[in-house]
Amino acid sequence: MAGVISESVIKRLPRYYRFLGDLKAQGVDRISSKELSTRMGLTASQIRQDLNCFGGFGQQGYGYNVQLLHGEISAILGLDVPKTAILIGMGNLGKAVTMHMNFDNKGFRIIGLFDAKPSLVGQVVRNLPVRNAEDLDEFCRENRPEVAILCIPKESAKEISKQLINLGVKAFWNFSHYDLMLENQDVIVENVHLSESLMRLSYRMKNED
Amino acid sequence: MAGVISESVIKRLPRYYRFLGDLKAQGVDRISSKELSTRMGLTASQIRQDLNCFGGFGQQGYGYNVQLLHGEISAILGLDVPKTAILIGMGNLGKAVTMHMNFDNKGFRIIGLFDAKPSLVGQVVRNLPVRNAEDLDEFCRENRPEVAILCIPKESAKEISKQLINLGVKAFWNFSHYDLMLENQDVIVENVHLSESLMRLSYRMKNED
DNA sequence: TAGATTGTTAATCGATTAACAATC
DNA sequence: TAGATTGTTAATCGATTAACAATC
Repeated sequence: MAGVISESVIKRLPRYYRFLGDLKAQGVDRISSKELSTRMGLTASQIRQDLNCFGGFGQQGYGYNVQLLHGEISAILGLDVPKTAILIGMGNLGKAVTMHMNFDNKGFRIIGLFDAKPSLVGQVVRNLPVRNAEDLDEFCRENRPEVAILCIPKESAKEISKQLINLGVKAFWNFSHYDLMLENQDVIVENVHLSESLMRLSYRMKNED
Repeated sequence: MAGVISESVIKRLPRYYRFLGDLKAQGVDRISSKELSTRMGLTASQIRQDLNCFGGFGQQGYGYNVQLLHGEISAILGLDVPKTAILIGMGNLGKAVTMHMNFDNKGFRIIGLFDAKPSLVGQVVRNLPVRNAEDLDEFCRENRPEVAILCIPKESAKEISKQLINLGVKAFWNFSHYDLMLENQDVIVENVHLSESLMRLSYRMKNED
C-alpha cells in the first residue's frame, strides 16, 4: 500500500471510476486488468500498479470484482464524504456549473450562490437565491463552507480568494484565469482552465495532420 | 528545434502564453527564464528546455523579449489560424460555453449551434440561431466545419461523433463523458471532463490535510 | 490440479533538473 | 571587457512497462 500518491495516478482515478461504473451498469461482475486495459486504452501493468497504490483489490486467477472495486475507488476519492460548497460568480458559466453538474453523487452540497451584479442578486437558481457578494463574510462565518467554486474574472478571483481563505475556505474549484496556488501555498486548488484546453486543441489541429 | 513535442510541453504552452500576455499588458519588455520561473512556479531550466523545443527565442545575457515571445507562442499554438466550429447541445453547459468563451482570440469561429430539443430550436444565442439536430448533415455538407464542440450526454456523443467524423469533422472539443479517441484513432480530441476534475478535488480534500 | 491473473520487483523509458560552455 | 543569461549536454529522478513468482 502507499504513502504519497503521484499526480499521474490521481489523474487517472476518476476515469477508472467512470469505466467501472459503466461496467457495473452493464451488469458485468468481474474484470481482469487485461480486459480493462483494452477498454480504457492503457496497459494492464499500469492498472495493476495504480490500484496497488491503495490496496490489493484483486484476486489471482480471477481478476477484480467490478462492484467492489467501484466502491473502493469511490471511497478513495472521498465521494462519500459530505462537503459544503459555495459558488461565486453567477454569469453564464457559474449558472451552467450550478445547473449542469451532479454535485450530490460526489459528496458536494452547494449551500450558497453569490454575485456582485445587482441584476443577478435575488434570482433563484436550482432552488437557491443568488446572494449579494457583500454578504459573503457574514454567510461564511455562519455557514462555514469548505469549498468555493470560482466562476469570476481573474481580478476578482485574486481578492475574493484571499478573503475566502481568511474565512476558512480551504479548497477551491477554480474556473478563473488566476493561479491561486502560487500565492496561497497550503490551499487545495483544482483548476479548470477552459481557454488553455481550447488552445491545446488549436495546437493539435495545427500539428497533427 | 524539434520533431515531436511531448504532451507535457504542450500542456504548459498555454500557461506560458497567459503569463507572457499578462507581462505584456503590464508593459514589461524583457524577462529572464529565472524571473519567469519564479512567477510561474517552475524551474528556469524547464522553461528554457520547453521553449527550445520550438527555437531559440532568447538572447544570452539579456533574456527573452516579452512581446516577441508572446507572438511566437501564439503562432506555435496556431491561434492565428482561422478554424470553423459548430457546437452541439445547447443545454446549460452548451449555452455557457457559447456565451462565455472567447473563441475569436484563439482563431475559432462558431458557425452553427445545434440541439435536438424542440423547445431550444429557433432560440438565438450570441447572434446564432439554434438549429435542429436533424439538419446537421445538410449543414455540414454545405459549410464544412472543422471542429465540433460536444456538450451532449454520453449516449448521443457516441452516435453524433461518428456521424460528424463521416461528415469530415476532424477535431473535437469534448465535454461529454465519452472517450472519443478510443473508437476513432485518427481524430483530434481535447477533453474537458468536469466531473473528473471535481472528483480530483474531492480526493485532495480527503488526503491533503 | 491446471490455468489464469494478480501483486510486486526489476528494467526501460521519458521528463525534469543541474551544470556549464557559448555568446550577447 | 565583464556580467548575465541563454542553449544544450549530462545527471537525476520518476513513471511506465515487462517479467515472473505467488496464489486463487
